[in-house]
Amino acid sequence: MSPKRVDKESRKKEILHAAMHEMARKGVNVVKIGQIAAAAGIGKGTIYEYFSSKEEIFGAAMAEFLGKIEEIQARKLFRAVTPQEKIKAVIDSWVEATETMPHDYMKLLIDLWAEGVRQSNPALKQIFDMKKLYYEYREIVSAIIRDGINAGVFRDVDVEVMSGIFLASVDGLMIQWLLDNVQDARKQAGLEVNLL
Amino acid sequence: MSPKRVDKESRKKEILHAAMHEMARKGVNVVKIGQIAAAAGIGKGTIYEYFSSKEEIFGAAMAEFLGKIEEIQARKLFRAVTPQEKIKAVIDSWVEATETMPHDYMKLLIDLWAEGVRQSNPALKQIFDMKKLYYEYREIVSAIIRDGINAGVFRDVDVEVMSGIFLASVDGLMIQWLLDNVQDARKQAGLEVNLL
Amino acid sequence: MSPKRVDKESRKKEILHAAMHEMARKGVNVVKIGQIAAAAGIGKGTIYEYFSSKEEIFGAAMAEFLGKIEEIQARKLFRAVTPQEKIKAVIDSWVEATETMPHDYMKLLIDLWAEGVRQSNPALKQIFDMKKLYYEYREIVSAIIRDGINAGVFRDVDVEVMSGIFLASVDGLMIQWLLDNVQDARKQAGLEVNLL
Amino acid sequence: MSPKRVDKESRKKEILHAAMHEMARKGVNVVKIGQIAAAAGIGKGTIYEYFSSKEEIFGAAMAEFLGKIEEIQARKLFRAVTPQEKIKAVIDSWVEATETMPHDYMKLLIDLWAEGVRQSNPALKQIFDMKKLYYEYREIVSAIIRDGINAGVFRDVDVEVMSGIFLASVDGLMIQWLLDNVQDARKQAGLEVNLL
DNA sequence: CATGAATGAGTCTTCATTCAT
DNA sequence: GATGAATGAAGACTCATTCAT
Repeated sequence: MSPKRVDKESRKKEILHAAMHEMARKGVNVVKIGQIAAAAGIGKGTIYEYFSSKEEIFGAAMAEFLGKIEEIQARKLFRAVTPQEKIKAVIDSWVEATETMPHDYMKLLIDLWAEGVRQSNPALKQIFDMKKLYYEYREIVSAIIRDGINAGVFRDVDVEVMSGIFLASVDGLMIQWLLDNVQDARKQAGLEVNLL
Repeated sequence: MSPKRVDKESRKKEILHAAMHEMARKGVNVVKIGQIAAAAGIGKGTIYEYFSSKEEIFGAAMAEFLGKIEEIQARKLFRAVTPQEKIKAVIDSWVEATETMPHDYMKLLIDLWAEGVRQSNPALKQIFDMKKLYYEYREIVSAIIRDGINAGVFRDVDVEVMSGIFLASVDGLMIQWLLDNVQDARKQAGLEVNLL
Repeated sequence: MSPKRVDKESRKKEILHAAMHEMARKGVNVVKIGQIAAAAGIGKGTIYEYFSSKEEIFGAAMAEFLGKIEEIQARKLFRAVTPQEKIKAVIDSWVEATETMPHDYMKLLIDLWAEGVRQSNPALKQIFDMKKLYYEYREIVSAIIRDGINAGVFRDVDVEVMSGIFLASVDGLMIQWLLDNVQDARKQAGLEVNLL
Repeated sequence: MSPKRVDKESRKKEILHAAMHEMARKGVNVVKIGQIAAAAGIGKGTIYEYFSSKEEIFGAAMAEFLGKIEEIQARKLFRAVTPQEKIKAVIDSWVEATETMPHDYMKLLIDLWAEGVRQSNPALKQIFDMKKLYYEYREIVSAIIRDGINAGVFRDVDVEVMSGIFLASVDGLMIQWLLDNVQDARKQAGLEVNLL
């Protein structure tokens, strides 16, 4: 009656995490299905019981990664009240991401950018549009900054441009952190708030 | 005096530029040797008269790209005198890079970061070390900021951290620009200086 | 008396018929075990409780198919007395086969011929030898024709050759009928008798 | 200046013939690309310099086979004048095909029928439609028979049905010949004409 | 020098078969 | 008995690299 062993859904997650780990380490375009299978401790063919193609795994991995980031983001922002707290929340989300997520996962950011810039994977375009994602992200930050300026707690700068720069510095620090993770993320985060 | 038509060296440069163009457009691990040859208007086999492997082309392309950036950088910095002018020069170098270099070339930044983060190419490690490169870059900027603070023209911030953030914002803006090149680079550059 | 629900033997037949249906539709070397299982309404693994391999299923399916044809043949011939009736019986057997057997089943003829011509399946060679089968079949028809000629009801032709041609026309009409089943089998069957 | 060795077109033909040979021997659905390459005396990858997929090879092989048959047919029919000669020409075409074509090639008939009956290969449907092919073929024979009847040299039979039977016997004899090539094709051919 | 035809190692993917439940 | 999750051998196809011309 119960010829199964593991729950299909949890096994799929296991594979996905193994995939994310390997993709992050080697790069999305470099990782081999066999490596993902090995990392997941299963046979090569088993992968295809859960995903129909390498491309699908990539899409799922990226979606999962983005989801995790957004989840942290949402949680942090939920608790924030003042503009300063909200800006701090945005930064802290990334600090938490680097600190709580398996370290390698953050390297997926690089592939996310690569995908966004080249859009080589038509299937991924369906799932998420980096350009749009960044646009929305800037909108969120712009709103916070605008509130801050109106409340007189932030300097009176060009909101649109400033939100871009603010997010840019976050991304850029991620690059530096990925290249050399000795950077003191918390310290920089603290200073970043002062930009405003 | 002129042995054939083009000399070895200039032909090599032609191939290199074709390679940079194709690598930038498709991505380093996606581009095929045949595509580079086609873009260079030569036969596939001819590539191997000038480069010994795909890996070597990548290394050469990255070196050439970095060289171009550094060349612009050096030229701009050479003319700058005051700390403000120097900081402006750093930013302007990137603005000029995006404006004068064949647009696609800038996408190589993504592969440069990917290579730095994953160091999958052992040969590239010999040629340049992204971690070290960023370290040196931060040193340069740190020195400028330090001068500016001592001269009383910049705010008194943690120099090490600030230089990181400054460079981060430059990189991050490049990402946004690559994703959606409607960003007004000059305008943002102007604001960025005010961070200090 | 009834151990479970269906006894082993009838379940095996069910699987066999599902296999014949799928093999006929898709072709013996194209059909997948999973498709047979699905068509039989059972699990993939269950197939192996009744057959030891795909090859064995093929053999059993072919044997079953041939058996059905021969059964019709035998029944028809049993009732026939005169040479004309007997020749008619041979033809009518095929007409009945096309009309009473699940239509797709007749497509197995193609695979039967393919198997006979190529003998790619060593196991099938044991079960039946197409070459020998046709030889025996021609013998039967030859005997009928010979009787007919002796009885003065058939034209005086080369018996061996004529039986080959007679059976050939039956097979050939099956091909046409399989390609485009609008052929009026009964009508042609009537004419065919006149060949003799 | 001339970096090639063999003429592209003739090499393609070589591969095609090797493919036809192997496909005929093992069956279209069974033959492996590696076997075709081995039979052609070239590397596996080379196949793909001339054909873009296995499917394409199949299509080309079938087209080539059909072309050869039709060529013989056309040549024979061209010389025939009277209805008797024409009918003889149709039969002789097949006799010549079995005698002059590499023996195995004729086995492709089986796959042609299989393809026609199942139409599993959508690409092949574009190239040739067996149903239509047979329809046209019957039309040709019907016209000959009709002429023969009008000329009083053939028996007055149902033309449509008779042409079907006539072609059927040709196909059927091919099957017998493929199963056991000791059949005396010429002898049977002679008798077949007498059917009319 | 330049070439592109030839190649096979390496990849993704399929699927018959096994076996733990 | 029945099942379907797991598997790896096998196959189509790609592509960096070689080399005869």
